[in-house]
Amino acid sequence: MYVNKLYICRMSSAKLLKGTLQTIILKLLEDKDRMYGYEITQKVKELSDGEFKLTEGALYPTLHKLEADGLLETSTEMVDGRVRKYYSLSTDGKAEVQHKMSDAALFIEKLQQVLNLKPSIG
Amino acid sequence: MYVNKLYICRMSSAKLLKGTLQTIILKLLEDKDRMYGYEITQKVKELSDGEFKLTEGALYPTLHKLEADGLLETSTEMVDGRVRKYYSLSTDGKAEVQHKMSDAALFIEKLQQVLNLKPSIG
DNA sequence: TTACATACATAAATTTCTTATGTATGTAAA
DNA sequence: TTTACATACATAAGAAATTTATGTATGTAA
Repeated sequence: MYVNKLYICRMSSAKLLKGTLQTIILKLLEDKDRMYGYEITQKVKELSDGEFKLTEGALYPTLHKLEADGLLETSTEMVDGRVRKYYSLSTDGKAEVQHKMSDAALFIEKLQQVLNLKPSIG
Repeated sequence: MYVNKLYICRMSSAKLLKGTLQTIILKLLEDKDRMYGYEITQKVKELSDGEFKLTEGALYPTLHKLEADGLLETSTEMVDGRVRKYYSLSTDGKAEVQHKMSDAALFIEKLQQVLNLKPSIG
């Protein structure tokens, strides 16, 4: 019988991830230049101390959309008998990541204000 | 001719608001105890320096859902010839706001880690 | 040969939001 | 006096982003 091997973990903070996935992907590719899908899921898990777990149903359609929008470029390689699709920022993608990061920084600051979550030592 | 008088402003940071609206509403009601819908829209605008603008299409269905879920209680009043529907936290709502605030704090911290947006002076 | 990890992908359903529409009253300006 | 704007509620169609489920395929360790 078929069994899906990628366990999905439902976490409270993961529910809040909405709207930030494109930004996360673009930012990781700004830092690393060339990554493939599965690698991105592992990197997000690592950087978030296991709090964010990207599901494939969210990741792959988002990668495809970013590519369709001209922000990402791809190249496919065969590594150890498995296919890997590598993604990189296009010129447009490099510009867009700056905008999205500004938006994210502003969003976080204002959300902290609204929720009164500003670090006590400002 | 009918004209909608509540202007909707599309902002970049507002697009990231997804998933945090329930938390914001519950937190404001923890701080103030009794608020009506329009008042909440104005408070969010004020606290976010105009960056977050709640649209009615998001606000009212969310308030109704929180009430249906037993987290909010309501009472209606007539003030200056206009109807106001006041919302307060129920007992369950008071407990839930603690959870949602913990989730939000964790989410913000981990998002800052993933995006490398941690304040430079930690 | 079972379990788990790596690696891609699609699709139905759900949630959450935007956009548009609607009703109604109060007030200030032209 | 009627236009514009603010206050105050509400619903609904559609879009967007996600979850959940399903599927294929290879590699490796128990």
